[in-house]
Amino acid sequence: MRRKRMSLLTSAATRKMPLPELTNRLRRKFHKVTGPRQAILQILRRHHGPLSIKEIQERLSDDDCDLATIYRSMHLLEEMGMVKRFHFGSGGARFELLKEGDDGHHHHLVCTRCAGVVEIEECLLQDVENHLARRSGFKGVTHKLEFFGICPRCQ
Amino acid sequence: MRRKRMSLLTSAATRKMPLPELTNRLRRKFHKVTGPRQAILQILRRHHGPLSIKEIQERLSDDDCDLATIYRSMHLLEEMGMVKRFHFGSGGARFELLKEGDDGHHHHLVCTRCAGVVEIEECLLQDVENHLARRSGFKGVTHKLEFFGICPRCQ
DNA sequence: ATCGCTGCAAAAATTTTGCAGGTAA
DNA sequence: TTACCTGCAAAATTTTTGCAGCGAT
Repeated sequence: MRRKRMSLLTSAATRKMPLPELTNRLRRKFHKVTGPRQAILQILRRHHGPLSIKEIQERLSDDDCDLATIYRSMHLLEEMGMVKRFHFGSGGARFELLKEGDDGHHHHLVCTRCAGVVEIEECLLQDVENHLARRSGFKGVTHKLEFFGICPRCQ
Repeated sequence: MRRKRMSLLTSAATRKMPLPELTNRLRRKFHKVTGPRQAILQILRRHHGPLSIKEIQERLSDDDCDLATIYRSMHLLEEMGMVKRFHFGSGGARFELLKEGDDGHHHHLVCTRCAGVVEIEECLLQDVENHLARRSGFKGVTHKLEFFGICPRCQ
């Protein structure tokens, strides 16, 4: 997963998991497959890149579910390891579906105009983490890295 | 500033600017040097690492100034380029004093237990930015990078 | 003396929680 | 049937704003 040659990842590779695969993950952990949860998973599944709570709400057909339910669902999905929470500077958290077994460690190139996202597959910072840990005495060093810029369409 | 050999920066190198130097920067731009602003600058000046709004408030002697004034001051100082705003995942923004002329581009190694911070002077990602820009067509590519771990004292 | 700054209070924005009723399994 | 889930409303957070009066220059 790490130490790869630089490459950008297309959306198809990580998204478009079938819905039943997702709901089965719920069932396996004895959570219920309800309307709101299916609707939210559909939205995450179909969208490329992390979505904010508001963006999810806007995409739900007129009040498929309550805002509180979205928050509760995102907490559940995060705790189950089905989504990963990101923070792109200011604004609330954003959530992105994770494939089963994926720890979600990857980075984004985010357009500061339209919030469009390109995913970056590889992570080059393993060596840097090790070096930092050695030099600073910290244990369990991890990192968060996001790139920002203006995408071709917005230029 | 960039492309340096890896090194950790001690606090002394970036903080401890004399207070008059800071207030003069306000005066030069025709802002007033008031009690709250001096108190806030003192706190930022004396503390190593970015502080949250709440941490600033706690350090102010019993209601040296109103919470709204802290928010307004941080906006002003940020707009003037005197502080830089950071986001370490969840929780509110954090602010760190900047030397005159410093664009504030640097990273941190943050202890997830005590929130202690080690600054990381160099930035290794210039090449990565260039590569990403070329490959993705994005312009003006920048990045945010923070490291997390458990510091020696908290282990 | 002037205009900017401040405290206070209210509002706005975001996230969490309690509770009674509904629903998946 | 039963435990979990949901909507609704209220509360808790965090940040912003309006306004009248004070204070740095």
